[in-house]
Amino acid sequence: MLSKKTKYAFHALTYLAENQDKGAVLIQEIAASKRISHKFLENILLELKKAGILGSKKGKGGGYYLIKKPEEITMAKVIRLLNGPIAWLPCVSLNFYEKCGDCPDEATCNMHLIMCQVRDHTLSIVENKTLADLIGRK
Amino acid sequence: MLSKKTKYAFHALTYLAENQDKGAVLIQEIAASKRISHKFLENILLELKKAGILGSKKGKGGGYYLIKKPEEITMAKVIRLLNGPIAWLPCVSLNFYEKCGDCPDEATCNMHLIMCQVRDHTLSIVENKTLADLIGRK
DNA sequence: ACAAAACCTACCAACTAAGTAGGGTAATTT
DNA sequence: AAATTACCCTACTTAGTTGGTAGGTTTTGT
Repeated sequence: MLSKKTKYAFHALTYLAENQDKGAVLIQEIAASKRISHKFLENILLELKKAGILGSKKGKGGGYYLIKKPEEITMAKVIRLLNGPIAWLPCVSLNFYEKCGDCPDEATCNMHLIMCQVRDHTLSIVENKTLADLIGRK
Repeated sequence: MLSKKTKYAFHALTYLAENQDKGAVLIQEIAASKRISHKFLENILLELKKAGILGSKKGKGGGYYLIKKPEEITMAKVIRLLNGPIAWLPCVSLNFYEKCGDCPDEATCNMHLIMCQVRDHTLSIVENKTLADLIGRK
């Protein structure tokens, strides 16, 4: 299941996408609009900034804003950043790969093969859906 | 990600499927073979029993055994039982549904629609893959 | 009766989630 | 210079989950 952090990130991103014309938007404005704890949202926005999705500006008139087009921000990227691996097993993860101690050989492990299928099916969606699809005007 | 509990369940089930001719198998035998803590495995097998997947017999010569054919035990069933919801959001879950407070209308929520797609793609695999596929002789 | 085995209850340590609270620093505008 | 705002940090809470461990009870075959 997606964590609240991840959900909040999507909420914040959609808000920013829908208000791109405004320029920088205050943390407080997003928090109030989406009813998210200000301090918690602060961390989330910071993570999104460090990941190169958001930009920020300090001082009066400051705030956060998208530095990418909504069509360029995939759901996969946001989920990996805030939620962690998309795959169901570490030995099947593309971005968080870890050798699995359970089977001696990944190439012949049925579980591994099936989990790869699940991963690929999931990725085929979330790698191709973007913020633009979430705000519904692509 | 799948929990260890879930992985252990699959390990135990494949062991039981591969040794169906033996009749009842001791917890200890499975635990030793798959290198799982005896007591932890005990809980898992009990859950599988309560779910109607395994049967058990007490006393000497007792142990656990499959009461369904491997082809009848879907991965989805095992995952839901030990791991929880397969869907990424409660409002998209078939077996653990909960109304989501985030959007006013599920029918028009883009997030909801996309997460439904992810769920359906995932289910199309794990509802159709069974224990028989895991032991690799279907 | 005895031993073997599942069954059941309880507990525990470590970790994570989802915050809350508070403060201080740095950059920017007015 | 003052106000505003993001940035960064520590610490705490509350609740739940994970991955166990310990020990006693019940059933059953011999």
